[in-house]
Amino acid sequence: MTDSTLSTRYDPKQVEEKWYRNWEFAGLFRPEYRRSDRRYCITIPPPNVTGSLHMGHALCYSIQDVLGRWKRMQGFEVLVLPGTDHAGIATQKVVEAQLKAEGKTRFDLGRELFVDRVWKWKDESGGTILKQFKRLGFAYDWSRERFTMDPAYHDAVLKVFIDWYERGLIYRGKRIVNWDPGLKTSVSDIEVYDEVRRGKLYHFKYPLADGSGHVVIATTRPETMLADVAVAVNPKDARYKNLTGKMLRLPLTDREIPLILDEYPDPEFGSGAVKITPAHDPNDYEVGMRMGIDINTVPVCIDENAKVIAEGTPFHGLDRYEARKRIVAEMEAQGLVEKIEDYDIPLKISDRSGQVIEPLLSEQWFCRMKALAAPAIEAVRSGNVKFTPERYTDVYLSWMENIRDWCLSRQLWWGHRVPVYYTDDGTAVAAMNEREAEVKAGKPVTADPDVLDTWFSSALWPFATLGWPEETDTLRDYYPTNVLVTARDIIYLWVARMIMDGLDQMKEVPFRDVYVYATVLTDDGKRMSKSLGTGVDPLAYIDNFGADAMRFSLLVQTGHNQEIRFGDKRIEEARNFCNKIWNASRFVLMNLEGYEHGELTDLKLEDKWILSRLYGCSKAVNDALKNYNMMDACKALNEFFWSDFCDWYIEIVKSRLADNASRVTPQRVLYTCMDSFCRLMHPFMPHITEEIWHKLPGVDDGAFLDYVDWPEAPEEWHDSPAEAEMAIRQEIVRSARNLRQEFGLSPGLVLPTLHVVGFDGDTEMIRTQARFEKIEESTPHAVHVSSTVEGVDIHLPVEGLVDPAKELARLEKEMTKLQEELKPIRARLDNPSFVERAKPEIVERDQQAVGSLEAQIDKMNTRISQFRAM
RNA sequence: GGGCGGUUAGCUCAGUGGUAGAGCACUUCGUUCACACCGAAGGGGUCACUGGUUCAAGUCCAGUACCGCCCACCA
Repeated sequence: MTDSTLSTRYDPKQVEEKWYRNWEFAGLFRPEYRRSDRRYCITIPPPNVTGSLHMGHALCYSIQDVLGRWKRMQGFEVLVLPGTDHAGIATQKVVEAQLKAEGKTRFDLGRELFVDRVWKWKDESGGTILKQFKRLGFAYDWSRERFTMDPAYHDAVLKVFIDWYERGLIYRGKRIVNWDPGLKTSVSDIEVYDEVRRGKLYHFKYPLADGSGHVVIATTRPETMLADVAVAVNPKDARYKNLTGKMLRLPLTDREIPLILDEYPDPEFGSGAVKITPAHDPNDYEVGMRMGIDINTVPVCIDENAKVIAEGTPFHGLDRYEARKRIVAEMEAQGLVEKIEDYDIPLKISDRSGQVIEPLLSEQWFCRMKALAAPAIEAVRSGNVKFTPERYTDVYLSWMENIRDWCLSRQLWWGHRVPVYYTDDGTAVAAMNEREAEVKAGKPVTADPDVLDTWFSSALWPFATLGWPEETDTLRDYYPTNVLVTARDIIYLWVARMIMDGLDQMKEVPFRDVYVYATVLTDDGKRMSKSLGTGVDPLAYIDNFGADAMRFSLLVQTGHNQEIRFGDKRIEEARNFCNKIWNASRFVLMNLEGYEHGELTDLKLEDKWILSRLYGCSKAVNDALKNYNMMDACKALNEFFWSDFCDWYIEIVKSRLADNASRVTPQRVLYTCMDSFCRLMHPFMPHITEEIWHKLPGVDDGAFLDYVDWPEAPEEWHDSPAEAEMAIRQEIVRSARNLRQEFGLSPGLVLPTLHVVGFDGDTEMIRTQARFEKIEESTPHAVHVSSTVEGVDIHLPVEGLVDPAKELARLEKEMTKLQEELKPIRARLDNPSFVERAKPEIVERDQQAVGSLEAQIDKMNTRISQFRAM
């Protein structure tokens, strides 16, 4: 091993490529690599097949990789199953955009050709995100990769739909839906977001039919007035007492509409009178239902293209916004506009297209959720599914307890087609395919044109990926899975539905734990988003800093918090840590010449100490991972390696390593630490640890860290008394270094004598680390400066170096500090109820503290008077 | 309007009742052959505010302010 020729900088590029290739080639990621009865399974959240890697992915999937690798090292048979989601709207949009560039629409191609084209796109360009995952080193079983539109998966989707349909859980109904006029489909409530835009509030006069005056109504959407069926006022609103029941003439039409009473209008708002348009507003729909109007004959004035339907009027066929202008102009011309105000209009925007949602009355498929939700609520209440952090339990429960029916159908072409078929007389049957439907119906059928909401199929992910509805070995072995790692914004959209579907179809929860990780924000706390220009590309960071640094920089910030910030500084820190690991391992390897395995015997204090620290580190990492707290694990690893191992242990044993006679034990301890650290660190930084570990003498080329045991420390390493013994020596060293620095004595210089009084242990480590030729247990006669730590006095002769006035100032500052420290403790002890009621060990601790502080103050007084005398 | 978080060093954050912590940044010193992507030492905090519980509160309770997110509503 001639590592002195190796760069002092860790170069991740070639290391990462090499090991990923080796791992894949060896088949490490497949559970078949090593069978066990103890199984662990994660079916990763399938990213959109159109997606590309962003920081949120990098974090989410790194966490799952850590968990998978950790469990493997603990002897589990691990399956981490990857895959992609067909993402109905997103994918359809990609291909529609391509067509647009060719000057075509999907309607030019027709349904069949269009769907073919999407498949072609998917096969050629889809799923690049999974290739990007490999750059991060994820140990997922690629041989079991699934897609939510795989044929078997498709069957699973239809089976669930048909089951629910036959159980009466799925029904067809005419409802107000969020219509996306750009994509020409309905979208669910959770696929739209709210945005306030500057607009106008129009106050219109609706004349009374008897000519006795008018009622003023306010609207932000004048074009919908063509489908008004009433004007409503609150029964408590005294202004309209005399008008109730009267008819109004609906302007621009030849219709008359009633003035009705309903709780919905808020008397405080505007005139207190609201126009009611059941076909184009969800609240108005509710009012309409209460009025008892027939939903099948309710007037409609806007179509699926967001164009106005009003045959025989000049507005017919106009775009909604154009129609708005013309209608306002016409109302003005007729003197029916009372006023027009500037107004901030709350709008619903389609998450997928950015179009303003048009609430439309339409026929859709719905699923009754109450019955499905009940067991899913119980599963979480009873702790059968546990959320981490716990606070998300309430988020989940409050949504589930107020669950509404789910609009399942989408007017798209890309997706799982609703498996319902109609006969010519309108009878509907649900079936796996057209032939089966014809058999069921006994006559020819036509298929429903709609497809299912993408989340309908995602909800089956934890069992459909494992082979359901076939009773495969995989399904039996791995369901229920162990954990779902996800972002908080899809707790409703996805997590809740998986729990419902799993319980309903499998009679068992889909996973025991749900870990909700933090949102990744930019360095200055902004949301990362391509459209805002605040997105950052993980691949660029991987190129510059390495995958291990990328992973670590995110994981070290990820505990039970709800957001983390990522920026250059963060990944530089992680990169520096990688480099530190690299260089420390170079040092260790250089010092393992002639290394032979053997018992750890003749352990000196520092050896026992570092082994105890190593045990503490492995325990901390394990505990942290059990709690899904990556941050604690990363910090424990960082502290152990950098502070304990590098800054202290390596420095202390350098002298022992220089001598052939004394090097055997420190060599073995170095080896043990390096070997164990590689294991403990491996789930977080898989590449660099594998590289270093394989350089350790005696490591089998064909072995891999994923399948070596998690380090188990022998009992005698646990919380060794060496920890306390080292701690005091470290304090003494620190204090001596402090004195040296105060008096301008170069840290590199070896000084003749350090006087240490009141310490009766071995001082060798103090001598070498504080850089002295010898330690004497006496107070020097010559001029010296002193310090006291943990009851131990240290004196540094400084003949000729010290300016008495300056030293006096320093001592007096120290004195003030000591007295400040003493004050509150003494005050506590003077309080009888403290002495009486506090735990005895606390009182005792305070008493000891007072004793030691007083002793220090005495010494300080002596020193001060000595310097006064000079 | 309802809910969930947050407010601790210049910055980013740990800290589940007992002497306020880490990393970065900063100051000073240092290239002694693992590492300057490094080492050593140091300075720096009324723990948002107000009350309460307690011998003891950053920590528990109540309220206030500000920030973030989620849900609902908004003619």
